[in-house]
Amino acid sequence: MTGRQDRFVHESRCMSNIAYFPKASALDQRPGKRERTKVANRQAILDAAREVFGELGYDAATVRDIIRRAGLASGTFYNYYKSKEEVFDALADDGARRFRPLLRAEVEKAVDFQSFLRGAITAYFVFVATEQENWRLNRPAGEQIPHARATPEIVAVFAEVRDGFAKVLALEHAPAVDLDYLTTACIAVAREISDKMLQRRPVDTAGAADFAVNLILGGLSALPKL
Amino acid sequence: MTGRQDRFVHESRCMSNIAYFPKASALDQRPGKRERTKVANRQAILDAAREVFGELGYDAATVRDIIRRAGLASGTFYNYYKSKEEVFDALADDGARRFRPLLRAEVEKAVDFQSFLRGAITAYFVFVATEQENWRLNRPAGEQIPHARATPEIVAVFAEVRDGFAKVLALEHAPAVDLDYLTTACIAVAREISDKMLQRRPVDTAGAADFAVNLILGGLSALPKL
DNA sequence: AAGCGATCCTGACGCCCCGTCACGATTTGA
DNA sequence: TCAAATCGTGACGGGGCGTCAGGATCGCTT
Repeated sequence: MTGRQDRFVHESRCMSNIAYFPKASALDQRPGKRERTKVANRQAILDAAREVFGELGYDAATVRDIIRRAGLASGTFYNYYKSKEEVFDALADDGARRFRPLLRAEVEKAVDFQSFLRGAITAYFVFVATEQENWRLNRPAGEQIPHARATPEIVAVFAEVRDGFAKVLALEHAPAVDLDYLTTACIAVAREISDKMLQRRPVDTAGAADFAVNLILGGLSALPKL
Repeated sequence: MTGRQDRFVHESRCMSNIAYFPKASALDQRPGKRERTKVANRQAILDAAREVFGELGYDAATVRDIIRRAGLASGTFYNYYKSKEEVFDALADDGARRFRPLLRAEVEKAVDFQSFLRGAITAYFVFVATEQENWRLNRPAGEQIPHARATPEIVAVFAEVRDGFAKVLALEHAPAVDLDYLTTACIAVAREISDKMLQRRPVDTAGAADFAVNLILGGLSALPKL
């Protein structure tokens, strides 16, 4: 069989726009079918990729595993992404996009370094723990998940953290420090500690956050005592 | 052409064992030719892999690129390693193996947390900078180099760091802290800061080490002022 | 409504890389 | 010197990759 069979997935978008276009039927299709299938397909591929990466592991997964799971033909994949790597990046980008508002909120309400750091780290740890739960990533023991590349949203998160630091340090009239190193170090600590945190049972976001925050704030001597 | 052509590489091992076996000729071949070609081939593949990874980048490199560069037939590769990934691991393992004595020296001469941390971090940063220089890894801008897996030597390094911390903390009668988190965080900081350090010109190992050490020792307030 | 151009989904195809294996050259030990 | 063990060799089958011509569907114009 060939040609288009309308096997695109779901139609999950909000119904709220019915209100804005009262003349349209209940199955209103505002942006035109073409546009909608495009969005749906792109999303279907992303969802399929999440599942496949979770089940097979990143390395073992093939483009065809993903596209088959999405219920599309192999050629269609390349209308949306150039490679498995690009899908992975899109997934990471998506995560960063969803995390960014939380981070931005922390930046905005930040009044000093300590509160900002604690807020941001806690937000991140909770976010990561939730993500992990939602689509349970059962990495097959020792599975190599590539380091997230510098996608636009990830770069934006990095910049947001940096800006947050700049803001609170200015508020406190703190002496200038190497902001780049500081941002790098804090993100490194957050990433690795959150990784370890997820491997422990039960997952203790508060404890991990305490550790990370205190280390960065006061160094070794400020660490939580056991 | 088929069969063995004795195209194995060099013959670099030390001449010192001539002394131990006076009856042998100058071109003494102690452990038997078979054993020697085996060692030479394994090393040739490793060296070729370093070059190829450096030139093509890890992702683009193929097993055949490596084995061709080593001057061997494709099938021979699989007598030594199972895959490109395994070669990479061997390379990482080799790095860890060469770094470990330096680290152990720091552990042994350590008398307090501060001196140990400073010694270990400095040793690591210098080591990394030297490696980078020697076989210049010109990662093609944004090239993804996979995170090193937990090879035996890498695990050993991790353990060594942990032991070092345990030792100096005990010497100082310091209150117990979460050693696992502490080790993880310190290694994370060292890794990421050293990465950033290598991207800056000129490469300033001392400055980077100062930053990392002070952050971990005293937190934000102890950071070097600019 | 009917036709037409644009869009894009489809699956087959050729390419390249992978890992294996039968073969034979070489080494080892007897 | 010879037989057995070792292991380098390159051809081969398998499979994933990315492309592309063909055709179905959409959206717009008349």
